[in-house]
Amino acid sequence: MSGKAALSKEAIVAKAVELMVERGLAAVSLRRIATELGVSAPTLYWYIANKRELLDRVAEHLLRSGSGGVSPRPAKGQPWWEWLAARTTAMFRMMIAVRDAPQVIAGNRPTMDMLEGVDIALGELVAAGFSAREAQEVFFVLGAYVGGLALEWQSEASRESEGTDDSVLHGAVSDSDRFPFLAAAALERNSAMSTFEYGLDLLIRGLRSRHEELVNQA
Amino acid sequence: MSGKAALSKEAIVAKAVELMVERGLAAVSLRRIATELGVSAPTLYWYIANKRELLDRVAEHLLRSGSGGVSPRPAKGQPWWEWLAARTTAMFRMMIAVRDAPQVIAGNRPTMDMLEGVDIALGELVAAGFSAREAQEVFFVLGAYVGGLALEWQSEASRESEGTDDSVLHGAVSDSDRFPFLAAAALERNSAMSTFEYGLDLLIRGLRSRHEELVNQA
DNA sequence: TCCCCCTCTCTAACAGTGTTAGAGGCAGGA
DNA sequence: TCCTGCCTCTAACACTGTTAGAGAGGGGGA
Repeated sequence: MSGKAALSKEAIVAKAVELMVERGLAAVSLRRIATELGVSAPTLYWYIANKRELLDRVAEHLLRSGSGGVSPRPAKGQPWWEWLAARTTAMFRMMIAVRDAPQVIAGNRPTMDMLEGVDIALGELVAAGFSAREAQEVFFVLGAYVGGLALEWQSEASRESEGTDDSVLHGAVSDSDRFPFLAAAALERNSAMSTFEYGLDLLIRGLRSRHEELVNQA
Repeated sequence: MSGKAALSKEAIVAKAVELMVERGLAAVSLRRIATELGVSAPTLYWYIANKRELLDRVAEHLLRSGSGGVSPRPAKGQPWWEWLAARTTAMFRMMIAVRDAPQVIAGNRPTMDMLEGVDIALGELVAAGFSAREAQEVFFVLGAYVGGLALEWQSEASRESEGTDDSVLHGAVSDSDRFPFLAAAALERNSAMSTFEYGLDLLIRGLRSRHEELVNQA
């Protein structure tokens, strides 16, 4: 119970997340985690199998904290598509809030206790009229969209912060003879959030259109 | 003109791509590239600034080869959405064909001569009735979707090939009491391509719906 | 012819990475 | 007392990207 907290897998993951948020994924090294925890690097291997497992746990941690405030079911009277949009938006918010989150989370298989939430969500779409398989694909697609956009937006941001702003786009804008449409588009800079919402709107529209198709068939 | 090809930036990039395709991104190290080229590692620094620049060139190379067979404009009489879908599909095909391509390409700013193609494509959507800004966002969204799905699908594939098949899903399927909907969904395994096409269909539906909205407003 | 400069390649080294082998301290139970 | 586990350590391996600085070799000017 002194100042030195007992070492544990959770403590290690927590420190890794802390380092990632503050200094980026590149700063998350086993040696740094260890020294910050007042321990030598190989000691970590008593708790984790390897770095990959550590990063998996980190991803899990982020996902759990990201979907924290969102209710797994739609509110009373709330249409399924609004609930779905809210869920997806919450995920995206977390993704762009935590530095390098997309890279860590990409391709991370859900853990057993995460599946519970997934299953409930699937059930909602099934209740709305989708097949279980199609519902699963919907979540796959939404997840891919969120992850892809967050990844793209973030690596662009880190590139700017590193000062390596080649910024080919600036050149293109001034060259409005060669690239008239790019020049026109670049006049109005779009934020990550607005782009996200635009794409989400497209997906939801598509989903509702598909849903109507299903209902009419039945 | 002997067997030893003259060293050049292009040769280095080509070797990097070759290594990546055959052995994955992790195998692309400067030392390996150098020794395979019959040269010492620091020599590469005469041609490239650092590894990041090398990977940027690799990404450029992949993008160019990926959009190779696709015409930048729709065929005569081909509706814009079909042309857009074909373009996007070609991109996705390349992404899943080349190992680790998504990670390298993600967040890569387009080069000057790539912009030409982008500008033409934007022009097509503008001709269809979208504003330049909205057209730009459409390409952003499609790119994010393609990249995100490819990334997810690939890291899953590499996880399986490494034998680390924790496969939480298998456990969930058997546990059909706790996770009824997951169990139902997992009965029919969906391929990467079919999931991609499903999501693309959603996006195109959304886009056409949005397009009608625009036309009616005008 | 000599010399210098420029292009290119080298070796040696630095600081860092994930990871393993193996020794040892320190507790609790027999 | 001894033994057996849990936990932590140092040393080391095989890598990584990257920099400093030396030097070979050819072309052009004095």
